[in-house]
Amino acid sequence: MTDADHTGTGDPRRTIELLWGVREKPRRGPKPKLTVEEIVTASIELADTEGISALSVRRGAERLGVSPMTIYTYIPGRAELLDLMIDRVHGELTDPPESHDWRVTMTILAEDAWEMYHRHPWMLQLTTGRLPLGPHTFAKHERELRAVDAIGLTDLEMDAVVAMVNGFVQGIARGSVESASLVRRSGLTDMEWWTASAPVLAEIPEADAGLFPLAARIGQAAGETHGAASAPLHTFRFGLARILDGVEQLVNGDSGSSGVELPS
Amino acid sequence: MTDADHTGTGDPRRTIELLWGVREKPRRGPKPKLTVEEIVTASIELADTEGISALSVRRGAERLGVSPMTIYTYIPGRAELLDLMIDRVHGELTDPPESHDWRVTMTILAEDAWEMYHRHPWMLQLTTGRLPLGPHTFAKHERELRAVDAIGLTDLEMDAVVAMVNGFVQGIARGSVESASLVRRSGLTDMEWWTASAPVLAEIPEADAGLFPLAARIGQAAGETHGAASAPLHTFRFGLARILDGVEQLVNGDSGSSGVELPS
DNA sequence: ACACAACTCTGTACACCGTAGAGAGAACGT
DNA sequence: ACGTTCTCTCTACGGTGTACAGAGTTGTGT
Repeated sequence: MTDADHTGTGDPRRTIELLWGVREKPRRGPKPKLTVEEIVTASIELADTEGISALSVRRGAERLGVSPMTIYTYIPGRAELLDLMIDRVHGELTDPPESHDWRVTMTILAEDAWEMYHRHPWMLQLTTGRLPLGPHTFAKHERELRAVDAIGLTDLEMDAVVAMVNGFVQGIARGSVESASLVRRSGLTDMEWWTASAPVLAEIPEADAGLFPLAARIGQAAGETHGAASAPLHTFRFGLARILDGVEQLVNGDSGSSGVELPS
Repeated sequence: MTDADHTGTGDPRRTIELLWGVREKPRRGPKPKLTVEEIVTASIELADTEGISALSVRRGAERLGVSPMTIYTYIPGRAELLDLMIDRVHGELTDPPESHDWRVTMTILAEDAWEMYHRHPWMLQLTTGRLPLGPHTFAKHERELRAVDAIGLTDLEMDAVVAMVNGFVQGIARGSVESASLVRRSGLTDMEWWTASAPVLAEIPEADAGLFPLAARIGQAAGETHGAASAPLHTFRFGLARILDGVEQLVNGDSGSSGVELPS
């Protein structure tokens, strides 16, 4: 039981009730010490500061001052807890200001998501696959569709554009977040790690730099400009602009040689 | 110790020597039962069939018919093993046929990577952050840069285009792979899962479908067309074509309103 | 021929994980 | 007052990566 098994496991009814905050009024027993909200809050804090792998039921319970098994009084299991965390964090995202320019709206949404993933890196490990059917997750999707509504795309194109931008943001954010986390964990910046590794590589006769001339040239250029082996924020903004350029072509109906067909 | 802590841990010299297959000729002791290659092969098979979380040192050793600690004779630890697995799999990728059209080359490379991620889903959990400094990983990077060499981009633009496409492919592939894996694990297709969940949602008064009109409409349209809640392959090909359109504009120097500036 | 160094392999141990199951204690309806 | 229902806790199981100590095997130097 590691990460990655969250939504799609467990009783859907119970999960959905938890996501939408439906209480079925228990009256009899002793007063609960905790609420589901407190558990979710504590779990998010733990995941933010120490990573998703440090978020164990035991650690969460310890932080809340109860024994591990107490958590299971409130939540069926770890999978449901992760769903609740995801939906809670999606609630941090808000509607962008009105704009007549869909590119501006899309850019703001993408930048908001980018920042959200950096506040909560563990989201990138959980938001693949089926998303929880919670209110804030629905709202996020609706908001994204609204940004490309009535700009001249078909329903299917709207769907594809939103999915494509989300996939892109997640793909690049993952690299960014992982790189930052490695710096924290290893105490070495990308640059320091590279300058520590390069001499070792140079000792290996098979690893002749002449074999990879472009990688050497471009790596050098990128390193000098960005002061790092990779510049995720730059890649993110550059790539997003390219993607929106491509979407704009589609909207304008002059999408170029988009029909590259493969032999397969 | 879960996943995600691979490269950047451990002694770089030993790791690099393993990656490049440098043997320093030990002669004295008993003949080794195993080779590093065998361990990597068995580990990849295990990760392919049962997922990266099932790939434990114990399971790998069991499959090879040795005791768990024997593995540590060949490899310093799990982190190094993961690096070796990554580089090995990168070696499955080959040079595309020569083409005068960089779009064709880029598309082939992206499709190859797409398929590779589907053969080895665990790669998506490991290839964020620092990549191993192995021969096949270098070759992959060089190949990608060659695809956009001398088409009219600056060094920095080449770097950004390659990073952007890689991030995009990984982002979409992750959703695709995770969705397929959920179908296998839960025994429910996305469609079945949704039709099981929808009635439960309908019972929650707060979850009024009228609150999310676009999501409802587009979800319906996508479902009818693709027969599924999401169509990752379609998103991948559609998105890649948009991205390449955007890059082509950049090459042609008529990149549109790429300069969206944010208040931040 | 023989001792020894170098090497492979293994058993045990530790501190973690998610959670099943049983049961103790508290608060309410009757 | 009593029984029901609920919260909370304890113990236990099978899993993880790997540190450490030691047993067994082989090639080398004398």
